[in-house]
Amino acid sequence: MKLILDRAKDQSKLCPVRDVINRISDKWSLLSILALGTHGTLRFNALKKEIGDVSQRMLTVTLRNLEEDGFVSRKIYAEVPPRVEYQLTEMGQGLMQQALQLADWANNQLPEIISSRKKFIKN
Amino acid sequence: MKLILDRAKDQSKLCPVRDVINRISDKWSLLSILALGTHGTLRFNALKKEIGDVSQRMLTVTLRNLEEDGFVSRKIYAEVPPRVEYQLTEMGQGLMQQALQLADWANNQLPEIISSRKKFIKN
DNA sequence: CCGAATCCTCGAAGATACTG
DNA sequence: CAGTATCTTCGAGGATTCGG
Repeated sequence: MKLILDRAKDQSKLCPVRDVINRISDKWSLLSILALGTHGTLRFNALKKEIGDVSQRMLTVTLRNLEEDGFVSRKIYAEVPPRVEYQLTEMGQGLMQQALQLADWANNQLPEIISSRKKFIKN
Repeated sequence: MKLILDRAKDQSKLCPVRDVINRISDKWSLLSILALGTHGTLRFNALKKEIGDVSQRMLTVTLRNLEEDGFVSRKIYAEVPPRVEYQLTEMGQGLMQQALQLADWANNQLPEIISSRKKFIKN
């Protein structure tokens, strides 16, 4: 645990926790992971449609990041028009499980969080 | 799980998962939580020193957010000079446990993530 | 000692247009 | 269909100053 604190403090060093948190905390990664986890395999535009309001550029960026870290696999079929299929890797499914655990906890705490916010008076 | 996806998609609605992720994914919240979890109780400047390179403003902002959601408690002593002590609430300790679980998983995946990054060739 | 107020920087995210 | 290339926007985070 001290390890985590130290790693996170010196941001020049490698910090797997921070890496993983960064990966799921950007705007579209978690949604992409959940969509792929639900559907198994999705083509680019199907995934885009599933998420809804993501721009083409941001979905591409998001998927490249997830692919680079090994959470998502990308298969290109040499066809015309091109077909590219995305799916979660085994590690990607593990990441989704972690996120779901966190989600479960968060949902359980929701009433207390709401309550705390109401009590809190700004200024 | 569908719930999570739907909640996250419509960003106008309440999404506890996103809330919690946002809370731990900003630059200083997790470090603050870990520092408080380690030391139990810390005064403002002690916490600042513990974290290291956080600005006064950002530590204040971070702590207010954590306090608002009920993860951190803040006790003000009517002294001169003023003394303010921070510590994790019970829910805050729960949040730290969640983060530590995620950290544990992340550390286990580290070799595979590193490996995947090396294989990935940009352009 | 513990902040609040103000101003500024910089990178994530979006809009738009183009391409193999 | 599945991207890339540019340009722009917007807000988190930082520097600095002032106050109880």
